[in-house]
Amino acid sequence: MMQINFIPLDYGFFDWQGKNYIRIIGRDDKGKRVCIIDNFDPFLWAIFEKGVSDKKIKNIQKKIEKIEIKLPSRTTKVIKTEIYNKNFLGKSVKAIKIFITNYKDAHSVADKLGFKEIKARREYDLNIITKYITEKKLIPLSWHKISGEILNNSYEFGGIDSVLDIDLCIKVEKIEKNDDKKNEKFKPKILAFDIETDELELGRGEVLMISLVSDNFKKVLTCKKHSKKFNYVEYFKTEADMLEAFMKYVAKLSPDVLVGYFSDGFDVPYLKARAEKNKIKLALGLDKSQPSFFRGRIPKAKITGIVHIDLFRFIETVYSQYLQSETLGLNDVAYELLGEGKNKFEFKHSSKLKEHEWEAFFEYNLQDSVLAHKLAEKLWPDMVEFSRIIQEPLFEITRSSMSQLVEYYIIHGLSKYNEIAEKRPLNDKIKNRRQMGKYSGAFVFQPKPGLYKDIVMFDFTSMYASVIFTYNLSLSTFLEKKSSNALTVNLDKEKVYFSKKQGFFPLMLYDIIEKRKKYKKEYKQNPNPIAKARSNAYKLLANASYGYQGFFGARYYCREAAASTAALAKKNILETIDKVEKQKYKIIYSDTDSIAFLLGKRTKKQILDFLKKLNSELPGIMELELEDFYKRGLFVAKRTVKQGAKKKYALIDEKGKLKIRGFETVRRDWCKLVRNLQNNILKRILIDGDEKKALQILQKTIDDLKKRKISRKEIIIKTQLKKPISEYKSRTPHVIAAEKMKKRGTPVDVGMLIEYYIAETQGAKKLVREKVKLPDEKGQYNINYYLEHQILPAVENIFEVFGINKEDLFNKEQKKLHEF
DNA sequence: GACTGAACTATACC
DNA sequence: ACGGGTATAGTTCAGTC
Repeated sequence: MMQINFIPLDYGFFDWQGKNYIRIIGRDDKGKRVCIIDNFDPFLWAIFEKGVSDKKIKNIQKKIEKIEIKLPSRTTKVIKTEIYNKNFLGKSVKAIKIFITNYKDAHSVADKLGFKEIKARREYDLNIITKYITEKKLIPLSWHKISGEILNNSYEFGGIDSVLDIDLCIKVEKIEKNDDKKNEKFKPKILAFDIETDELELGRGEVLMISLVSDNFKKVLTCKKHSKKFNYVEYFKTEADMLEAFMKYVAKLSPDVLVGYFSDGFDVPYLKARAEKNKIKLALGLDKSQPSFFRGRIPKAKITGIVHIDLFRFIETVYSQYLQSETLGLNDVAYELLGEGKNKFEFKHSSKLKEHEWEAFFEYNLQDSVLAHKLAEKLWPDMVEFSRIIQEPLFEITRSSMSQLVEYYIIHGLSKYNEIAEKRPLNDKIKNRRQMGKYSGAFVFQPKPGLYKDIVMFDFTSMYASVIFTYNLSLSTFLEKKSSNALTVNLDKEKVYFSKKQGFFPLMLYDIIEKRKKYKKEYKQNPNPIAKARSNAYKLLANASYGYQGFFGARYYCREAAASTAALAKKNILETIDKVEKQKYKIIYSDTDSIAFLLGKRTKKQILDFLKKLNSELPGIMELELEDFYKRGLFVAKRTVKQGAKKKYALIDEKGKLKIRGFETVRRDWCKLVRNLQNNILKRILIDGDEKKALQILQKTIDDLKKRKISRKEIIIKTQLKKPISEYKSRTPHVIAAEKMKKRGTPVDVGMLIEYYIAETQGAKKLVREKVKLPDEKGQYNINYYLEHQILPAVENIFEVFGINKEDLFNKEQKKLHEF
């Protein structure tokens, strides 16, 4: 027997003699790589109808215990069964826990439970690792004390310990939390990698080079050119040799995590395809296994024993909403998060590269890994906190959608409520749910165009989450019929009812909100990455929970709860607006959970007192907070009709910081020229309230445009291709540009940002698409188009606020313009 | 062929 | 298919005269 301190990183399972075992790889506190093997009897539940007699239950139990699934390769048997009083969707039920030898056949076992006394079968559709963690509480990335027997070249489990490249292998006897090490940081060995190829299609061309970056380690492996200039470049005669060296380095460096950027979608599958071509195995796993791929929108590439993280996927779901970069490509994201981008390099087919270009190529390849490595270190606290809070392995956390993250959080929290998990909806159910129309959502106040001074902004903290808890809105509290003491919610066309008996989902949200508050406060008192990551993780979970209940793919989908959440949030904000107005404040704007009004002659102290009073009158845990005071704010009219535009405004706070929403400035599908111009105009107007200076800026740009002084870069329009070209019903400019690209042989993929500009053309071309040219296509920009369709729409409504109309801006002589 | 409203499309806000 | 609804706005498309 032996005891170690252990931190779990990678979870997997295997079969041995027809039975499932769980294999977890992690580190001990001395940095040794450890594998622990745990016995686990997976199970599913059968829930009995109400009022089934004990005798009948015993009878069924006996029949269930005899169930066998016979397959050519294995026979799955019921190990044992146990009867429990459980909860299912908030109601107490009698249920039978059915332990089976092989979880792969859980579905088949469930199919054999067609007794009329059994009303539901559950938890056969969870993955075995999720189940294991909920049962044994071996929380990812948390320290545990593991006791057990050391396996040393034993034949147990088919000699797994000798196959794995590890320092120690333990057969688990006991798992305990290790609270002494609760706050001890774990520094992982991170290895970043990136490949370069001639072709983008998987496996079509050779891998030209592979870069590897870790702490104090930099390498570029290549099978193409010797480099005298860089000592980090290592040359191999063949692609196969290079791939072998890559595996050798990964094994030697022994990383806990291997990170790439879009490596699920490109690098790993490409490497595997090339290995196959070369008739070698891409043996990256600690057991020399090849990466395995799991189905999904983008396949998930798993490497045994090493956590492969595709940073792009984690950033896409968890970080993108906080980023303002135009794309989620490595360059843009790295610039924003690290202040450093990719190297510039002009791609050519490798056969056409000159000596010095190869050198630039090596550097380019290395830099990608450098960035991936830095990003991984920066995002590590976030990944860890998500993994700990949601209790799923890093591999899953970094690849899950928001709804999956919420769902995992729920599932791992169910044991506290003695709940059996609801099943995943089947295809026909999903279809039905998707066919349901939309329900009414948030309230948005129609602003009056104008430049306002001294603005107060209040907003509700985690509004929807606090509504869900306050009113107890969830699937398990939803009532089909009205009952005494139920809450009635008026929706668009119907009334729906919710029980007042506390539901587990709203309670979980209460916990999330409280923890979010706690860690936010902790971060304010002592700013550190961990508190920030924690607070952020809880904030995200709180925000996503409302969408989760309205999401057709959710286990705990409840349209009525989602619609009621929106309706009650709306009711509360309208009532609050009413109270603000009753105090003679002038409301200027409101969107979903925020209210903006004029300070007027009141003091800040009065505002804060008023806020306190409002809070004392709010129901449940709903809470209004001061978002900020703003010095000035600009609201404009819509282009079509003469009324204020919603979701479009610019504010400046007392420190001079701008908050611009909805304007073309923040839209990536407008050209840089217009975005910068509008931004400068807004800045001038907000900083000193002077529209005349702003007008001069505009005039200068118009002059430059007319004199053709504007660079090509400035007038490029970028629009995302959201589906395959053939699926477009409307042939819009960006579709035409995409077609042009395809014609010339540039790869065009769904999701790409298509770049083009509008050029002067011969003859009377009416449609915009007839003037589309690609960025490097010869031509002159179309002055009239950029004037009428880009600059004018972006500035017209701003100047209109000051009584300067379109004619004043464009049609009058320049002299007149200077008079303003 | 010019005009007009609807449809399609992309993107933002919260 | 992989959170929800609300909102603006440009361009094309299809119908009218």
